[in-house]
Amino acid sequence: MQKLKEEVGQTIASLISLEEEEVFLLLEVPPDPSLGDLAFPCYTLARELKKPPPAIAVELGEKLAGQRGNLWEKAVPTGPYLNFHIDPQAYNREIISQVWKEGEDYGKSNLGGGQNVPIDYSSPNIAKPFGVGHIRSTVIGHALYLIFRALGYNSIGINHLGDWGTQFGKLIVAFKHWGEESKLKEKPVDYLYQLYVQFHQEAEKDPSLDDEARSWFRKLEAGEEEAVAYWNRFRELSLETYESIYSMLGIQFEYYHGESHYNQMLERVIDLAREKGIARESEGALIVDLEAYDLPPVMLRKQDGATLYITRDLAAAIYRRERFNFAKSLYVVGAEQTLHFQQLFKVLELMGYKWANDCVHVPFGMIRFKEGRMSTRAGKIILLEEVLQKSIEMARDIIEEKNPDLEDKESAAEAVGIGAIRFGDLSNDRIKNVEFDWDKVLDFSGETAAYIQYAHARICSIIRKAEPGYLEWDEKAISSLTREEEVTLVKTLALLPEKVIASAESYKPSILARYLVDVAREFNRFYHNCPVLSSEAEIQHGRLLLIDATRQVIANGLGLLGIIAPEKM
RNA sequence: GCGCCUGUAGCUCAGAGGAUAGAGCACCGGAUUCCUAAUCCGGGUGCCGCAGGUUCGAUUCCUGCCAGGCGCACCA
Repeated sequence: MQKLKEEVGQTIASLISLEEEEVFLLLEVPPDPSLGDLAFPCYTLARELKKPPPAIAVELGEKLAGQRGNLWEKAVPTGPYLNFHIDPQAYNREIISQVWKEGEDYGKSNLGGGQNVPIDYSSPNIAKPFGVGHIRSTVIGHALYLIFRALGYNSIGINHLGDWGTQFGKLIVAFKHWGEESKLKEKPVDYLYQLYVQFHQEAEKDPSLDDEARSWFRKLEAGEEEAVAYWNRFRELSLETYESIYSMLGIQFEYYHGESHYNQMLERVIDLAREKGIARESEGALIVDLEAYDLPPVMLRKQDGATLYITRDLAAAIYRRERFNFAKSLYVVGAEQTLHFQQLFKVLELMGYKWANDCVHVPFGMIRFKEGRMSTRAGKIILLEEVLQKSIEMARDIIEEKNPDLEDKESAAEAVGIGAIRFGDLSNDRIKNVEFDWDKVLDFSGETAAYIQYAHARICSIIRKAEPGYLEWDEKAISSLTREEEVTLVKTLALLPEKVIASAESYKPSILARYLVDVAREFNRFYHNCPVLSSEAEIQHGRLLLIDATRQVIANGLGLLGIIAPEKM
């Protein structure tokens, strides 16, 4: 599509007063394919030429009458537009050969030139269970990680564990009051979570528990042995549990740098804020006043001397810059923290860091129950593990029903079950809230991962049955692809590279996810109307090359979303 | 009270200023001597939350209002 645009842009620019660049930006895809494949709207020229747009379109059309380009065969004026129609033969050859040559690299590029892009994602809070709420950061962040990597950036996955803060004081208090060793050993995260919930229940009745918790956190910050020992133990036990979930999801991080990792740097941050004259004492606490920027003040240190979340985030931001010299620094964190990040970036700017502009909060909506929000404290939460298990189970049942002879049902069930959960979180605009509903989570029909995976599996099935050697390049075979379904499929395949770029630029994997549904849909239309194996040799060969390119696009695209494309299901 | 986000078909959502606003689900009907029917084909629905404004042109941008969600110094 890029090549076609460039070619058409050049052609038009040579006829009128606009620069190639300007024309390029005006070009658009007509709403109905029968109108053409690329349109040049003539509105902008109307004023300058003092002629109605349709007249301009006709004029341009006359100048191009009988002409053709490498990829287009005619230019037809329609109303205020000049519509270019591709030359299907040339276009098929161009696109299919590109996919065929680039293979796994189709869709990739080197826009990033190897620059570092640290991505802060997943970042669960230690000692709290991994709920479905956390899956959003994990899945969206990981997709962005893969997408940026594909564009030549050096993505750096950072799991900014919530392993510091007052909640540890609470846990220590709860464990000292009500904890049992044996239960902790058995199911550490579940049990710590129980204690956490219990703490909040008890603290309702007895507010002195909160003071006790704050005091323990202070001891922790002061490095007192007993507090540190508890902390360390809770942290290690929780990490083990998280890692099992990550391995289930196929996710790794370059660094597990939790909040505690920045403890040594906090004094430096505070000193710097003072030196810059932006921090001041207020009611015994140290704050940065942001009133001039219409933002609430930021607290760097509490009355009791303990630091806060944002102090550690400042340190982390500076650390990332100094260590990675990033082109961009991404934070895949819920939209409820938007204000926090506005404050964070503003303080960095006031500290004199120009790179504050390269820090990006990538927000997403929350997962809620119909009745209201999920709450870790109140124990109203659904565990990610449970969701994954149920989803895999559902996939297993469907496989048993649809394809009982499949050899490796388990790996297919995992690919489909986990893919469904991931895709569910990736396919809609991330900013929207999601209502948690088991029926929807476990529904594999319609625009879902299974739909795309099924198309992939069908292609693989056909290819397995084809004679060997039929995937050799053959221009004549490609020339036989003239049916509407074939041409439309090729046009869809051509879009992968720009969809990957659009996903990265907007930090929205949903663009890529939606596109893959389109690819699968176009393939299914083709599949039902164009037999492959039973066609005569040349057409068969051409169609095999076409579906293999389709297979490649689906595999590459799902790969960038962290979803497995099974060969059989 | 102030700020941010969201508002499109019965439901869930696509649509990043342009041609008659599109999918999935749900509902009804059809397709399997043929490469996996987890598929495909057909059937209809919209004051694009409301009111102004900018523009040749607004679902898209701006302002106000309404509704829902989320935030707003000693949590993260």
